[in-house]
Amino acid sequence: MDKIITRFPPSPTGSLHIGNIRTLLFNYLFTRKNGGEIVMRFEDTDRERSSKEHEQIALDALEALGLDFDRGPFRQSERTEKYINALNTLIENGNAYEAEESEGESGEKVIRFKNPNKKITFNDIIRGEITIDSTDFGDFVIARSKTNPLYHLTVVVDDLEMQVSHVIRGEDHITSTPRQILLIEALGGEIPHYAHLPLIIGSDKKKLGKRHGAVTYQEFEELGYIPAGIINYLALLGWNPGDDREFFTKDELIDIFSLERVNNSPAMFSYEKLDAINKYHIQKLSKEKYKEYVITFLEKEEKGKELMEHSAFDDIVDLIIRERIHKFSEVRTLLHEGEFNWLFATPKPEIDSLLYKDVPSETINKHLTHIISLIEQIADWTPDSIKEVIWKYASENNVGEVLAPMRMALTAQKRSPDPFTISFVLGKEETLSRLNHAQSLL
RNA sequence: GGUCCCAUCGUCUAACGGCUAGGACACCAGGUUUUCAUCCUGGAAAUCGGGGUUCGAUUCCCCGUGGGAUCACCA
Repeated sequence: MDKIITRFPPSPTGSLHIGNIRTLLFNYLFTRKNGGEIVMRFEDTDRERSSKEHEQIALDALEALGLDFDRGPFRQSERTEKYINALNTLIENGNAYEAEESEGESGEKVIRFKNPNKKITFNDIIRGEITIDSTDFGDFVIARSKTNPLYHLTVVVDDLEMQVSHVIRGEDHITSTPRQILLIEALGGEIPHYAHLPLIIGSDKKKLGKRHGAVTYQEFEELGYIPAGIINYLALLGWNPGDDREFFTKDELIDIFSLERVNNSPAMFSYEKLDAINKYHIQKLSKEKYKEYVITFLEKEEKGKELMEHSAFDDIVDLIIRERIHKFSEVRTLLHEGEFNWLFATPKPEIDSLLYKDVPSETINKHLTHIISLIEQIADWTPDSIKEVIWKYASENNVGEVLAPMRMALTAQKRSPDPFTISFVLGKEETLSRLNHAQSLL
């Protein structure tokens, strides 16, 4: 057992959960770091709840996240013969027997494993030695009938046949590990290495689930978190590099990951921290890629389309959106909260709002007049040159007294981006028109 | 309840048995170019309790307490 082989074994009974993804990620990092092989397999022995749709959703998520595997995907529902063979072997050797009548399959009998009732000890890579007395769970059921195997049997048969060397999974599997070890022993197989990861919990300290908000990959995707951000954040839940670094790409993680640095207490999921890490990664996106993401979140609504079609859209993205959001769904929030209202409609500022503190309106009027003449002279229409010219004038007088009325004249909004960016986006003509209008009110 | 796992700021976490227990997120205050945002600086904030072992415990051991997982013909 020198080659490292791990497995991705989701059961396609729902969308890929963030906890599953973290487990998959740790399997992935460990395997890629050590030059091993990853086997993908769907554990769909529960035919009632499994579906092909869920399989595809899981595969799509893995692909989006860049978590590739080397073999598979296999489907347990297509491997029944192997399980039946194992079942027969167990029965022949006296390790299993037919017991009471099956609930699910009338006329059939369930198969129980003959428990030797002994203490099982295994060495967990993360937690050390764990001992559990198998007497606790008696002769457990391993198949609904001679032809319908259950989870513990299928896992063991597959792991053995696929030569899985490391079973890396959630802490919730610790207590079922002894059953699987018993089955492996009865089948004459080699016991793999085990590593049980700490659980991801919600704010109520319970295993993360639907009641905690977004938990599936698709939900995170819809919120505008990107793969690089999700992977970076998830890697930090239960693992750390041993120093103060916090931002990593997937490749960097592969380089420094080790199961030895996985810790053993549960980690609470924090959307705030995810936001911070995601922000870092979306900032690193190229202009083009960033714009693509913004567009996918904008194009679903009327106002969003209008924004997209604006001639200065590229600059709006770079200058206004980029520094303000943590995840792309927030562009819609900006839109709904009126961040761009000044762009869609000519503002109608109240006279009072144009005034600044108790500065007399004559002074404000003088400033606006001067700003107008300065702007008329600007040949090179860029945010920087607008800023340079206006800022010079403002700082020679009173910064607030010049800039605040200018911003109100252009937007009539209490909150907005700075007046230089706004002027630039609006264009020289529109800027002058709005300034003239405001000036005429005073 | 039985069994098993776990225990450092609110949260994620660091600290060969040895500096004033470090960093990040969030929070608060101040500053930068008016508002929002960004950015910068600073601040508050933790070793669950009790016993041991030791010259010295966050760290090792025991007990307690607390939290969690699991006890299916689900996976």
